[in-house]
Amino acid sequence: MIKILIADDHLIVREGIKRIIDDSADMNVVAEASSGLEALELVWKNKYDLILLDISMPGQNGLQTLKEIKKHDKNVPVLMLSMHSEEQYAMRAIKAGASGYMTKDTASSQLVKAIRKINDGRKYISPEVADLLATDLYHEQDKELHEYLSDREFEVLKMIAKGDSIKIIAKNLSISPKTVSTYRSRILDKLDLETNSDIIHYAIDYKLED
Amino acid sequence: MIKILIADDHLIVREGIKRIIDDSADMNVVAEASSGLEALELVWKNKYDLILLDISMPGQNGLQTLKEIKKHDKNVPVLMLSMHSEEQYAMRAIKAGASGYMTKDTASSQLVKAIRKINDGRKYISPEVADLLATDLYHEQDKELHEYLSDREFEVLKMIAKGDSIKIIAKNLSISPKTVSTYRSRILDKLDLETNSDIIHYAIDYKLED
DNA sequence: AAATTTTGTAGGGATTACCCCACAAAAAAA
DNA sequence: TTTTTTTGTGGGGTAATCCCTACAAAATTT
Repeated sequence: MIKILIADDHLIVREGIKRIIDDSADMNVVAEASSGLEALELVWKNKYDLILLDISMPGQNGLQTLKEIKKHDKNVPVLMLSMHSEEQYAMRAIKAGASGYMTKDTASSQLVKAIRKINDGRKYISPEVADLLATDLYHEQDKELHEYLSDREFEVLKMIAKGDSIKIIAKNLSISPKTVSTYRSRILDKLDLETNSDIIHYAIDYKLED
Repeated sequence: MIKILIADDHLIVREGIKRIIDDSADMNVVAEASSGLEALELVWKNKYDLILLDISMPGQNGLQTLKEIKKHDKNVPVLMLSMHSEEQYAMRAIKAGASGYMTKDTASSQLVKAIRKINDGRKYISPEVADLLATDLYHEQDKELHEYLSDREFEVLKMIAKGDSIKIIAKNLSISPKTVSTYRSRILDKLDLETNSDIIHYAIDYKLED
């Protein structure tokens, strides 16, 4: 019996996934978390065979949570879930040690298959993500500038592009506005830009918005 | 003999147009101005049969200059010239009393024809501009939000969209940053937006950039 | 012609954002 | 495994921006 922890901020999503999983005789959702922190606490206290982690959660986001989890136990398999096929995030998740990455519009049969595969110690890489990985490795030379951004910087980039103020971003990430400013500076630096307007145009050009 | 004043900040452009005009026996360039203010001063002192006015000049822009000229003498015919066929400006120029509007890539024969026609007290409206006028009148009801912006506001909108800071804009328009801020507020208000990012996206969506 | 709204302009004061600097933990390179 | 670079974090001080208010001139409406 594969014991699974689901972490997703939307109750309905959790419910849905739980049903899909519990319908399979060989697996069970034994715990749920509605935030990254909650998930972390659970992982600290208990042991799970597999963790289903939503990549976009408010506050402590999925990627960060993934890293924390891996820091605590680098062997738990983690399957990342996301709303859309955000290529950027898929790559980052895999690099941070996720065992798989799938979008929420995948068929439920795929989900259970992925879980079994991952539970066997293997990775579940969808054709699309496989493609990304291959392309990434092959093109390790000519990367786009924004691929050199750190996860945090990338996050801030998207928020600035969305029009969020430094203050708002700080609040959403629960860090100081000063820190956000620093990230902004680094983004400007790495992307060779000068103004927020440039950032917005960059994001539009490279389709970096959600 | 039609006595013409040319106002354009680019010497070469002035030279070129001057030649085209002077090649026609019935017209002559009798004065040149390299800025809006200079043009104004000339108009105050002397009398011309027709004024060729470039719409985009630094500082005192063409539209503003046009208005000033019309304030001094509402009968001088003014033919506006522009680099691109900026629909927005064409409309505004005509409404401000210009006798015609043409882009700089029009054939020289068209230019002299336009001048003759305008000198006869008529208007020179190219098919494209005619189209704009008609459409504008017909759709007087469902105007786009940005068409309610004042000229100044529209100018500031474009500069913000371009990424210019309040300070830079103020310097370019030779007004106080406070004033620019006011315009910005009014733009936000009229377009029902909230951030500069929104403005940029709006400008992109409605192709308001140069 | 009188009343009202829009436009161009800016000051005051509070709030934000920006830039330079710092520093420890983590990651990468040597 | 040292050494170096990157990353996540934020303080201090200054400069820029924002919001509210104001006001005369111009344009519009009544």
